[in-house]
Amino acid sequence: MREFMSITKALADKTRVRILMALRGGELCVCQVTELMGMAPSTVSKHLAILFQAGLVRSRKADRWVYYRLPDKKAPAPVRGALTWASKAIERDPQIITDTRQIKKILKTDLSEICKRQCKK
Amino acid sequence: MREFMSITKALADKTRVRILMALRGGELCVCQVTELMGMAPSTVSKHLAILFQAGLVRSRKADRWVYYRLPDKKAPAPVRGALTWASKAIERDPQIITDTRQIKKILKTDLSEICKRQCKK
DNA sequence: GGTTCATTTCGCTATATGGCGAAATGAGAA
DNA sequence: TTCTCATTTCGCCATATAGCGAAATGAACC
Repeated sequence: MREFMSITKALADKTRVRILMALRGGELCVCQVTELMGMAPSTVSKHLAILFQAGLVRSRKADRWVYYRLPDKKAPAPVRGALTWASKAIERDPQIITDTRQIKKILKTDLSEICKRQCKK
Repeated sequence: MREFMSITKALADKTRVRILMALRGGELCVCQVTELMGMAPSTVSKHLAILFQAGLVRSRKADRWVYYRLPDKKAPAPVRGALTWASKAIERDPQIITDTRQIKKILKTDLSEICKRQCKK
């Protein structure tokens, strides 16, 4: 029950849902997510921590950046179920579509340039 | 997105999840849910209203009681998806199992007797 | 029409949560 | 080792939410 509630609480915030959907396109580092959300890095980091604790994302450190990604097929059934359900339910949402397009732009931009812009905040 | 978030927010509370699971056994009136949860009728009513607004339950009025039940197959896909996901994820939870057993006892008890006990609060 | 009573709404308090900026962290670069 | 800098943690504020009891609602019964 505790684990299940950590998932539902993690999903009960618009920003976190947007982050999960953005990660469908592949892993992103914190400053890339920050750029997409238009929020302070500390806020984004907190949201990612909540998603992580719920098991909805995984992370890896490379160079100076921390990358977050969706879990693989081996993730617990409740986690996989949540992600597939959420994805089907809102993949056609205007906000999600806009985010997806925006992510493509961000991925074309040099990473250190994005971090320079975001991490000063 | 708005509808989806109303579902996730509705699921982000332990009491509401327990109510949904309890309704898998069939419709229940407010005072029966109140008896199960051990909460004030006003609190239970509020939770049911939140579930209702999210489309996760339906209601019908009969005699002096209001019955709540899970929606049928015609419900929107996000709603059905949420219910099946949640059910599979926590149906084996000790709390849910206990609730299910308790509901059977409650259903054997005379309804007006339960209401007399609960609605005085 | 008035009464009864299950349910809902209202007003309130306590707690939880999202947001930011500043400071701390800690791994890689120099 | 010392410096740099992406990320995280901390402290704070504003808002949201769960809980209760009291009052309002409104349909059924007399």
